[in-house]
Amino acid sequence: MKSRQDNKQAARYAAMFAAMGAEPRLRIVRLLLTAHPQGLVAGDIQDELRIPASTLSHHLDKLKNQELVRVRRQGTFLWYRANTNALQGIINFLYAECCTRNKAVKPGEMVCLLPVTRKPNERK
Amino acid sequence: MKSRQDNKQAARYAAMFAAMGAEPRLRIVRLLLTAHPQGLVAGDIQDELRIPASTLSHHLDKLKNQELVRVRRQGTFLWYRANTNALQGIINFLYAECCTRNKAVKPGEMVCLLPVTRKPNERK
DNA sequence: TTGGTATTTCTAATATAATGGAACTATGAA
DNA sequence: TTCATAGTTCCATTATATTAGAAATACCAA
Repeated sequence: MKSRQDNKQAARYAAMFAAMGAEPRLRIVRLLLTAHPQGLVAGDIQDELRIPASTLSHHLDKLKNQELVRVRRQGTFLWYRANTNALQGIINFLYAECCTRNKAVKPGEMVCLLPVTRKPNERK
Repeated sequence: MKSRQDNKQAARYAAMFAAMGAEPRLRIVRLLLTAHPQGLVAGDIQDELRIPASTLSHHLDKLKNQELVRVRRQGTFLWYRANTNALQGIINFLYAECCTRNKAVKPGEMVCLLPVTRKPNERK
């Protein structure tokens, strides 16, 4: 029994995977994670990854559209930062698909710690 | 200090994300997970997802290239199954990127069990 | 063999993505 | 204002992905 929900969810996560599915963008996300939580100014990303400004801007836009990064202006600078909640969401999705939906895979054969970021004032 | 290793890894995972980053393919993976570990015959996937045979075949090929699915022939049927180890690899990659590389997100706030499947007779 | 079913490959059309120079906008400082 | 800097948007080009009908292949049964 496949719900319409599932299909919407598939579309949503497919779009997120697609956003991560390009080398320059995955590099951007990684770079932002190394600078987390402060993030980086667009120009710094450009210098680090050697991408022309307009190309970089397009990539950042795609990541932004999928909410994988967030941006905040400070004066003439735009600070980009990874949205770790979105990344956590992807992990949760994969975990759920692999291990909940499917009855054949029994939990407990391997254990690893999966931290979730939760800001102090965030409510479930 | 960014190593050549990191770049190769980025390329590898970007390709895997790209493979998951198309709605029909993500649906295929999900469907295969619901039928895990037996998997499904190509024709059954076709019937379930209403995709023309040749289109489906291309999608399966892409998933296969990234080792997200495995295939095994039985007579005239081809049985496709999800490669849960590869999916586990993606989870591990994201986990490492989010929580190891980056010093800001501290592990331990949430724990969940993450099983790995390996069938007794499965060939590498 | 012949025939039938399952699936892939061939081929080609169409659609979407990636790239980057040039022009534009936003901001702050002099 | 005017200028300089940061970054985006506009535009066009090229590259890659998606789609699917038709032809080919693989396998098995009769």
